[in-house]
Amino acid sequence: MKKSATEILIEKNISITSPRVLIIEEILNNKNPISIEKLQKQLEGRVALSTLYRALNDLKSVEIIKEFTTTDSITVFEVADHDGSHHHHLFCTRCGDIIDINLSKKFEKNLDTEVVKIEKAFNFEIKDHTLELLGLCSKCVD
Amino acid sequence: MKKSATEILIEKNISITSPRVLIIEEILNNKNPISIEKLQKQLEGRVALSTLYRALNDLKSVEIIKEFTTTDSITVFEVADHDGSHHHHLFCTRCGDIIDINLSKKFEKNLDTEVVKIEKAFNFEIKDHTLELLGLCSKCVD
DNA sequence: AAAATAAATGAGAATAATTCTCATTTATTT
DNA sequence: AAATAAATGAGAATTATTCTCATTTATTTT
Repeated sequence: MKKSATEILIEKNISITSPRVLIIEEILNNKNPISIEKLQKQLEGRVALSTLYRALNDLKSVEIIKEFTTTDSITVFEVADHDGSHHHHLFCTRCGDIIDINLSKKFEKNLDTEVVKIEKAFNFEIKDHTLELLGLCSKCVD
Repeated sequence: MKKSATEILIEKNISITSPRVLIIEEILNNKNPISIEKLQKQLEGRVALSTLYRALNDLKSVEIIKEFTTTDSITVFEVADHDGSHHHHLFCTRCGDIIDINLSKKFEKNLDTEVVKIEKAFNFEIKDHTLELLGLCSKCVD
């Protein structure tokens, strides 16, 4: 069911190199988005830092991965969803934890309707959206 | 109706200095979120760069302003909404334009309901949320 | 399968963004 | 108005990211 790093690279038609495979695998291994710092440590000795940055940009530009910035200004990456699906994020503003979440079908439908309104009102062509929920996780709440 | 920079500083109980006033005014002058680069140019000669960064952090920590990062990794600031109100953003992924938007009351209500579900499911205490819509503005669409 | 070509890597230098230091200035308190 | 506390400015220091280029690895051609 789940695609290997190599398969993903073939699909996007970019050449299969060891750093790219390692990086994709490392990101896939993490359930949740991973920071550059963590990636760097995990790949220490196997991928040069310059290559890490370059490869992340390459993978981003063919949309294999997505980059975003957390509320505390940390850059993180995740493997992009394929087929129409997508998900959102829940952030703990104290410990920095990030959790992937899915919204109900019904709510996503509501959201789509709202988006159409906005498109008309602002004469925009909306391609995507992200919803981020910010708060405290169970560990940090008390 | 709208508060002055000085009033805002008094309200948050931090001292009133010329750089802080200038920075808040500059951010208020922009309808939409403003980048550090733009702020820097606009305040050239009036506020030192080190002061700009420091003051932005100060203002952020008392929640006078909010910081976020655009899809193309540019850090921008806006004055925080007061009273319960809040708004969201529409991004043009080609020209980088950012527009403030408000969602319908009805939709925000739906969202709140959805948020409660997520809180329960993940045992999180959710304090805030942001919805970002990404697409092409009328100028960039063709 | 080997040779030729094209693309990607690694190491470190270069640049950009942000924070830090500390003497001086400005704001607040007494 | 004097004393104290806080913030500023200038530039140095640090951190994050990109760039350069000789070498290695992958892909294409024969």
